[in-house]
Amino acid sequence: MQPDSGDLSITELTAVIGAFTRMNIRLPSIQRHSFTTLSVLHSLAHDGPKRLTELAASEQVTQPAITQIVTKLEKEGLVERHPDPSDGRAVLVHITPKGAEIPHGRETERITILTDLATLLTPAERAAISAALPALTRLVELNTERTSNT
Amino acid sequence: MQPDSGDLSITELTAVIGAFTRMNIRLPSIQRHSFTTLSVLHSLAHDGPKRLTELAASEQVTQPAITQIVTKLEKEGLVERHPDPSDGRAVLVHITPKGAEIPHGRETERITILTDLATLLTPAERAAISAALPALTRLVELNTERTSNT
DNA sequence: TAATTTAATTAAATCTCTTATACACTTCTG
DNA sequence: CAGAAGTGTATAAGAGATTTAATTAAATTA
Repeated sequence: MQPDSGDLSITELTAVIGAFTRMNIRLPSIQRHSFTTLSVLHSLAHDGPKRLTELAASEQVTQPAITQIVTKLEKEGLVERHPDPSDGRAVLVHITPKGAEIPHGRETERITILTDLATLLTPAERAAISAALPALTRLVELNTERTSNT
Repeated sequence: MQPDSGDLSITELTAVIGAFTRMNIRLPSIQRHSFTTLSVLHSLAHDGPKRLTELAASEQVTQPAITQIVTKLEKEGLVERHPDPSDGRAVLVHITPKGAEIPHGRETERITILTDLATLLTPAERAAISAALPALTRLVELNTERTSNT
């Protein structure tokens, strides 16, 4: 009943990750954009310009959905379409400074909340989390590889 | 530029939690239900029966949205409406065994993925995550209190 | 008891995303 | 190098989820 890998309780880790998801997902910031739209802005800010098909793949929605999202974001001045010099059919979506403010602002918001919560932990608890961060980061990276290699 | 609480890098922790959210959010399981619907089932399975207004508050959607979700879930036999003995206006939403299978199945799916990923970590990395789990769990609990006390 | 508040529902409108289709450009093949 | 096939994007129509506004019923309060 306890699928464990060595001494690590995967069940417990799954529960924590699930709780983090529910904790993060409904942080609105006066939610003017859908989850997918916010994720597109995050991807562009994090990874740089991308084609529409790349965005569709990484966000796991259909290509027409990305076209619509980008059209809407373009009207709001948050992204720009540029021709891809290496392919006349393709479009490269660039985030604008105004667009980059949105994921940045959301991150700031989350940092504020977590900073407050962290003060309620004991020094030992903070140290334990700190010591686990590199491993957690690698877990996330491994998952990214898993997803893209499918 | 690095908001730290003691020796814990909140910036890094925020990034990890954000990555976990994006990693978790698109796990479909042949997505027959919306994110909110799945979250309602999770809440009912985890916390027990709830009123519609409670669900609306915890899921951060409007009351009519919950009414529709519960109506749909009721038709599928995943939840049941029962009168609240203490208030004739209210309805208590109970999850059925069939309904409880859904969040349970999703958890199993996530456990499988994480189990695979964990085998790719070094024993030291697994030990570090293991040592941090109680602290991470408490962080989640502190956040739950924060949310409900607003 | 009348007025007000609270819980849930219903209806209409909106937003987001999907499928199906079309079009333009690129690459492959003979 | 011409025609066929493939790839990248856009448009249109429609389904699903969620919102606002309005309605009903029960509880609380004055």
